[in-house]
Amino acid sequence: MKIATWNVNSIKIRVAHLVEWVKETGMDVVLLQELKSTNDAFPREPLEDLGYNIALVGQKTYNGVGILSRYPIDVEYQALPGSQDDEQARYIEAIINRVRVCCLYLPNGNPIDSEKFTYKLAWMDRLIAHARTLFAYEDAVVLGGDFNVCPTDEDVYDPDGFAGDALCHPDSRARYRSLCHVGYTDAFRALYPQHHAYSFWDYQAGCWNKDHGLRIDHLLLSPQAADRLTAVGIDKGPRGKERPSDHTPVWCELEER
DNA sequence: ATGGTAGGAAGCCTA
Repeated sequence: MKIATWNVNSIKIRVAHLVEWVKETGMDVVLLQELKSTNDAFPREPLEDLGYNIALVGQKTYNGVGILSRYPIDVEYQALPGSQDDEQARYIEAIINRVRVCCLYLPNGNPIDSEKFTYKLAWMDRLIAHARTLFAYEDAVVLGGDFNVCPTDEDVYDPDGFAGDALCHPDSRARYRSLCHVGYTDAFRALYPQHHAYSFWDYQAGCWNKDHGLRIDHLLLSPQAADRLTAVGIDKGPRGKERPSDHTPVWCELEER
């Protein structure tokens, strides 16, 4: 079972890239972030024609998450539990082929002296709490998405320059570690412990050409999922295309059980 | 070199 996460930065602009990529890779499940689309405006047909089921939590202009799956999708949550009044479309969770798949778009949090950063940290606290609840079920769980956190200095091209950024801030990293310490495994790091690799390159200042990137898109696995991990990758192909997203897909493969 | 680019919406905000 091949599962990917990809922040597409507008599904309307990127649908052709997405169609091409899933054809090329035969991905079974794709977690999507930054759709920037309402559910009604989502271009379903080209993906349904390829045999994908689609579950969406869309929103106009900003955010928006969704799941594509060759298997049936049983939606469990359409918002991250723990807040009554979170208006931002950043979370969808479903059971797919007996795996609990959680698609998240964690708040960016910049600038750090604003309410955006406190919102990010509070959102991470809710995520940790929910991840603990899920952990206790002892199911295969995949927490995947745009975490907007570089876990360590190995995951950013300029650690000193980003030291005060919300993506590398000690408070963001501490919460990311707490999430892992619940018992989740970073799929990429599990198989590539020493590897510099990025999943995001800013559009500005020629970052892509200079390989000035950050690794902020992650797949975190519960023990029951991690035990089935056979392969993981960051596919830089889509980032090099014409009019790309600023993120590229991260994927993993779980052995069928 | 304190900018730069991209997307969506409306004449700025988010990333």
